[in-house]
Amino acid sequence: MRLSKALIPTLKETPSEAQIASHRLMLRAGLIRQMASGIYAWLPAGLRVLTKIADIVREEQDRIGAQEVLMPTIQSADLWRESGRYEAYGKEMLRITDRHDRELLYGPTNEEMITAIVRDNIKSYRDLPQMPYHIQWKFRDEVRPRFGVLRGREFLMKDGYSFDLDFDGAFRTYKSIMLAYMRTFQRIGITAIPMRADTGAIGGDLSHEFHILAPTGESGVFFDAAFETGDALGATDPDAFYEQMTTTYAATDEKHDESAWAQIPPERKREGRGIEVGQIFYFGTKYSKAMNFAVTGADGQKFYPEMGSYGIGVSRLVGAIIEARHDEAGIIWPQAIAPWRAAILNLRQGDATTDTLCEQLYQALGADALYDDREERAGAKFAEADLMGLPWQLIVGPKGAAKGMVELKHRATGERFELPADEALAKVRA
RNA sequence: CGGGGCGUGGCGCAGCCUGGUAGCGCGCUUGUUUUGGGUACAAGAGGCCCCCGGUUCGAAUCCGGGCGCCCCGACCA
Repeated sequence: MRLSKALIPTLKETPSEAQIASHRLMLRAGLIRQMASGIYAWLPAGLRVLTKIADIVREEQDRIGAQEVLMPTIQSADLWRESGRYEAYGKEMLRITDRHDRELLYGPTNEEMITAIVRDNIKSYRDLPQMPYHIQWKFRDEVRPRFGVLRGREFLMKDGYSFDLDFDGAFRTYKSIMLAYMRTFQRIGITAIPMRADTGAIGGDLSHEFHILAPTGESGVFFDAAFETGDALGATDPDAFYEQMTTTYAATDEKHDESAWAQIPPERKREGRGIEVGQIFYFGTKYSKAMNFAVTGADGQKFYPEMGSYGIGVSRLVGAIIEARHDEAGIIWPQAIAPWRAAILNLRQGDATTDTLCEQLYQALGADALYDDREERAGAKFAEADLMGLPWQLIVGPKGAAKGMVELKHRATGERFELPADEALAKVRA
């Protein structure tokens, strides 16, 4: 992308509505614009991040055999009357009426809908288990939206649902989801910790929240240092992984157990703050019973499938990652989800030597590069590159360019290398 | 939902108390300058002062109502 042509409206000053770092930086770096309280438009750079996160989420869901579907944002109130939640959900549910006065709602979640779909189409135990998921916009009419995308009303969420024959199957599914989630967060490039959680409004017996560590997180977290070095990508057995995750100490402040904490060797104790970016639930037959979803078993008897649901806040993750990874100058994107891998800074736009070298670099990197080809001062380009936080900056000035040299800056560490152009390219691509 | 605050050019703000027809910084346009960390100078463009109503000779300013947005708390993926 050529910055001179891109819709990436960066801001030198912080709009007054933004208080916390991620919100400020998302606005300043031109990722989003607010359209109404808690409702945001995603601009090209922001959308690229959102898409990259969704892609990783999708790959890890597919890996464990989940199947992607896409359910609508608008749902019928009747569906929710079946489970009894239409009345129970309260004002957070945005209720709307169509021209025929039919009651509709903008879905805050999809348990009812997916249960109806599976119920209407799955009749035999032979067709279980099923694990559909989708990545779709949701709406919860929060009393008080805040923190930008971290607590918006409209948000992008991956929500998955599982239907198993029995508890053992459901528990196995639950464990494989936990592993998939930890793999997902690790691939994104952040440290996430699963914590035992309350089941809240959704109801059920077994639930974990996933918190990523960020100094500005809304809840205090206590955990064993083992989580800092855990390797979900290397784990192969969901049972063993689950065992390890749930026996290593981790708790949010409201669940913190001082006596258990006292057992942890001091050098392994870690305290910090966390932002919840996902939650998983096992809730048994709550919805299958309420919505009369029964299938015929091998013995010819009807039974209710065992269910669970599993969410990842995709749009919230964007904000959460920035909370975890930024400095005074701007965002520091993890490589896997950075909108572009590298920025090319042409320090003297219009100079034949720098123009030529920059064009070569841009051609070589293609879609992975954001080329700052604007007529701007070097200082402005540096400042904006740091703000936007791409992992690498290829800095091309007239002196270096004459010798085929560029300066490669690593955003996360601030390291700079004077390198021949092809070596710099190799490093960026590595 | 309780409490507080704000709404003036694209962004950040002053002006409002003590009514007299709108200003500053940044950004934008043009030119010169500068050329490796948001350069300097000059000349420009750009405003239904959130909306509606009232008071007044006159309202950004005072009064009433409405809308929007933010912050703290309770609540939440």
